[in-house]
Amino acid sequence: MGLAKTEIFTDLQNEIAVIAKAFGHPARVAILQHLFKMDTCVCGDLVNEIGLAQPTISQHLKELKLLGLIKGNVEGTSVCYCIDGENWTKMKAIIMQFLDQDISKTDCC
Amino acid sequence: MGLAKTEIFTDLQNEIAVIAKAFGHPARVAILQHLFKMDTCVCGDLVNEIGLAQPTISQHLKELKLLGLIKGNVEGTSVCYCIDGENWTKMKAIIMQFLDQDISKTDCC
DNA sequence: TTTGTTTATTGCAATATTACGATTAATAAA
DNA sequence: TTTATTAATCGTAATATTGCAATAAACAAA
Repeated sequence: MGLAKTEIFTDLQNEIAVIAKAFGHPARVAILQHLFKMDTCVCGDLVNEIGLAQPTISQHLKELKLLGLIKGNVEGTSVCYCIDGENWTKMKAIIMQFLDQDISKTDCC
Repeated sequence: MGLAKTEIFTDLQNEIAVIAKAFGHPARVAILQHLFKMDTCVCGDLVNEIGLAQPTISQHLKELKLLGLIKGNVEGTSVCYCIDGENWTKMKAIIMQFLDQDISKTDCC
């Protein structure tokens, strides 16, 4: 039905999924990479860097902000975005822990 | 339009997004966790463990298999799934590298 | 105030995803 | 062969996502 049955999963499972979903679109990956690469905070030139229309970028930024991965700061008419270091570290840890499970056992298939 | 403009992004950006998308649903997270937890390969009891219908689980398994994260082995009437260790390690590395960018700079927002 | 610049929001179309009932396919067992 | 068991596939409904044109909102500068 296009709607995930979140209630049958653990909080952690849902949390991992929500975070992963944020990384699940190349535009958002590109935005995050760009915010990392730049020393200074980039603002709306993301629209120029990435080849998507301004409303589309704005929408992706909104999602990332809502999740807490980035922060936005109004500076005059433009908005300066950057990684939210604290939250990034937290979410990184959650994903890393999930990815870092042991596969010591020899493949059984 | 519901369709990502993959052609304007780098291969790596698209790759990260595709892998992350696989983790972007709690059912697939649960399946992977279960396959890791079990010493032996679990098969269709994933349907019982997770509270989703058999066709739904089968569909999620298909996605994970298509991406290469898991392997399936027919054993009589049932199918035995397990993590594809080699691919898992590869994809883990890709995601880890993406997550592990430095946020040494003080927040600018 | 008017004008320009930048970003957010709205509304909508196209496509994707999720979920499952019904069915099929494949194999094992009787 | 018939029957049971298990998993895949098909078809479909409901919802989500992506993208953008048009517009609005917010602010700076003239």
